[in-house]
Amino acid sequence: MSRRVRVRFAPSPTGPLHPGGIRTALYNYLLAKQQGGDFVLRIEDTDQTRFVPGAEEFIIAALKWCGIEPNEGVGFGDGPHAPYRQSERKHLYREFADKLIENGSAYYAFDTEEEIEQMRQNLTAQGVQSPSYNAVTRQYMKNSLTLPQDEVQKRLESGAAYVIRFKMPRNEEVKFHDEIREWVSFNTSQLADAVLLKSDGMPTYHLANVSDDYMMQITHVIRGEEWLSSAPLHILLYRALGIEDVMPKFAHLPLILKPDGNGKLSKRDGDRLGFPFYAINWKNQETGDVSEGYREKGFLPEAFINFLALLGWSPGENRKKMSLEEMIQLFSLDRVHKAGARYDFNMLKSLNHEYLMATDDNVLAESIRPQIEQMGMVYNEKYVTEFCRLMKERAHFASELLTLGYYFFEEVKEFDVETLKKKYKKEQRPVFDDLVTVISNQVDFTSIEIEKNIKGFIAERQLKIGEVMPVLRLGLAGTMQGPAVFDMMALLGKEKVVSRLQTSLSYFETVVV
RNA sequence: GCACCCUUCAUCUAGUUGGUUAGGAUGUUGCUCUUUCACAGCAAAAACAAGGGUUCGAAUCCCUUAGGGUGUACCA
Repeated sequence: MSRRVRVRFAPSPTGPLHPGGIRTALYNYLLAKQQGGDFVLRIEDTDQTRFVPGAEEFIIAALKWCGIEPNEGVGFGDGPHAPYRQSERKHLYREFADKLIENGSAYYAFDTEEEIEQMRQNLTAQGVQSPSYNAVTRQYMKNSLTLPQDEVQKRLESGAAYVIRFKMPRNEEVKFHDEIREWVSFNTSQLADAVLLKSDGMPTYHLANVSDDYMMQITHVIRGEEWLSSAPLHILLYRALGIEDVMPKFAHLPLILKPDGNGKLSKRDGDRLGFPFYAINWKNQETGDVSEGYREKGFLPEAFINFLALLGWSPGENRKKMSLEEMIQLFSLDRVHKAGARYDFNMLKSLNHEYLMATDDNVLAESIRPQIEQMGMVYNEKYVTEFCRLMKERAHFASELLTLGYYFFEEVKEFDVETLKKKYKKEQRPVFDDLVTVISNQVDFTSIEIEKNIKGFIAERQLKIGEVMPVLRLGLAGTMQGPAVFDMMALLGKEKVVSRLQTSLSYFETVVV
């Protein structure tokens, strides 16, 4: 029996997609593509109280930017198993719940929240470590297992509130195979009688998940490690439903941890350590707050995805920089790490830098166009393309291009006075005035010609390169960092170079003795 | 607390049948190149959590301890 590989990414729209979610989606995608299968996007919105406006749209947009496109599901054209939003599939789950009731694997429970809380408190008082609704405690609660049949019937008919719970076996070993962790086993004595169908008629994650994976013919469930503990319940559900033969394979991914300290990565870490957390801008519709995304910061999706892929997976052979296509070829679940991985922003920056270097200058130029126009500058394609060529090897991400090389677009805002004092003396002013004149007389204003011209001047006046170039650089850029001075001049153009040097030289008078 | 999962340089990791000077990358440092920064190239420091076994031989197999993570909801 070999079924067509079908995987799914099933986020709940309770907030914007975080890096861990994207990585989960990516691994699902990689496996599906490699096996020539399907990748489904299913929205798990069974908890209506946690709905966050814009979250679903965000998930779809983020996946699109990353290039991880499901071929079936919400936002991607639906498909043979529509709808893909669980809230719209509500009626389908009832059947599964009923079947479990019928064969004795589940039961109705009528307890109120207060009664359950009371039970927990009593048990805690008796010294029970983890009080829960389980094989033992259910005997003392109000449910179809303890109440007389006609009483149960009466309650159901009267429309009284109830939930359907799974009848967890008292003491049974549940052993299952995980594609990443090998064999894992739990004893059901540790497990609770989980609610399957809530009192509002909606299924919980557990029921919806198992039912949908079955109906959608999912073959591999690749999800975060936080689900490992509920995996035995899911296994038992497949068994109770009599569909164990088509149960998907499970793979529980390691978590993504904080760059420092303990615990899993959260948005706060990004805020605290100064890196974006979301793939693209996220606007909280309630507060109006916007968190800057990797896209807006000038990261390339290829680098972001490459980085995420390597957080927990390695293709071996010392491979690092890989295209999506290459990752599809190389991916395998058994090369996924078991342990959690710390989020390493440096690594991302470094990778992005590599991708930046490999990006065509005109493509790069186009990508920073919005920021240039935002600065109130007229976008000149040739100029910006050349600017990118000169700056990209010094930047980690696209938005850094502008912050590092702003002086190509506006006047110098800040001078490195410390260095200036070391490199320039007032009495050199006439020499530099002459040099500006020489520059202004130059005809062919290319980098090579400028170099010839200036070096000629230096030789003629018997100067040293080191006493001229740094001053020119400071005059032009205000900083000692940046592209070769001749390249800078060629790009800025003669007019700008001359006028800027004149203003800078005058300014130097005021800070240098 | 209990259950489950995990543990190789600071970080991401290679090491999948026991024999390697434990490899690569990021970051750090140094050198070369250079008018600066960077790029590039070269080099260096840097790890098998601890303790016991098994074995001629253990990062690799077993046990214990420690540490970390997750779960323990009518949330996913």
